[in-house]
Amino acid sequence: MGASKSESFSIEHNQTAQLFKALSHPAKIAIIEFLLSTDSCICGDIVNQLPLSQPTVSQHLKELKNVGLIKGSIEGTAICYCIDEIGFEKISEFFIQINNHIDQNKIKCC
Amino acid sequence: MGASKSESFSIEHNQTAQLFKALSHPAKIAIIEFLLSTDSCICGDIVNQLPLSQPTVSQHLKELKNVGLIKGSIEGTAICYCIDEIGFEKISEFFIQINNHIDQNKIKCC
DNA sequence: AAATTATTTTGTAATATTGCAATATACAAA
DNA sequence: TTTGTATATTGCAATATTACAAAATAATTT
Repeated sequence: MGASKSESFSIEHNQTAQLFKALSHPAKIAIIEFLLSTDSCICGDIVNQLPLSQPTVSQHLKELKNVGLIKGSIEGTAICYCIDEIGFEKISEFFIQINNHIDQNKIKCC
Repeated sequence: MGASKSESFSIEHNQTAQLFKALSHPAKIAIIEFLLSTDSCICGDIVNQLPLSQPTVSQHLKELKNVGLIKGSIEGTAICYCIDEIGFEKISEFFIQINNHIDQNKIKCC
C-alpha cells in the first residue's frame, strides 16, 4: 500500500494537518515572511524574491490561498497578495490548546 | 528536475518549514492531541488510539521527536512519550510575528 | 538461557510533492 | 488586432512521504 490513510482520521485533524502542510516548505515560509515584511505585495515581486521559476511560485501561492493563509485581489493586470488572517486564526486555536497544557504544568513524565 | 530546492533557502526558513512538516499529517496531529489529553503516554497506548500499524506509528513518533515536538523516556520495557515544549516554543516565535503584523493593521491591500 | 513484551529498523510498494518547460489565459497598450 | 506583460494551468520527470510486513533490538519474566 502506501500514502496517507487520511480517511481514517477526523475532519478536524485533517484540516489542521492541511494548514501545517501548506507551511511545510521553505519557499512557502519565505513567501509568508515576505508578505509580512512589505506592504506592496504584487505577485511579480514574490517571484523575483524567490529562487524558483514563475510557475513554481504560482503553484505555492495557489496552495497557500486554498487553505486560507493568503488572499489575492486583481489590480489591473497584476495580482496583489497578502496575509489572510482567517487561516492563521485557525492555526492559533491549535496552539492555544498546546499553551494551555504547558501552562497548566500537566506534563509530568519524561 | 524536481523535489525541494531547500539549499536555496535560509536555514531559518528550512527549520521553520521542518517543524510544520512534522505536523502536516493527521496521524501526527492525532498523536499530539492524544498526548495533550492524557497523563499516561505509553507508546503502546498511542498505537491503540490510531488506525495505523505499530511500525507506522513508531515512524511518526520518531519524526515528531527529531524536530523536538515530543520527547520520550524509557520506563522498563515501555517508552513514555510526551509533549516537548521546546519545539512548540520555536513555532510560537513564528506566530508572534504573524500576530504582531495582524495587530498592527499593516494589511492594507486585498 | 529461553520466552515474552515493547519498540525500532529495514526493505519495498504505493502515492504525493516539487519544480519547470511549454502552453494558456487575461488584460492593456500600441 | 497585434504585441506585450502578468499570472495560471498542464504534463511530466525527479524525489519524498506513507504504510506495513518482516526482521532486529532491548529489557523483563520465567
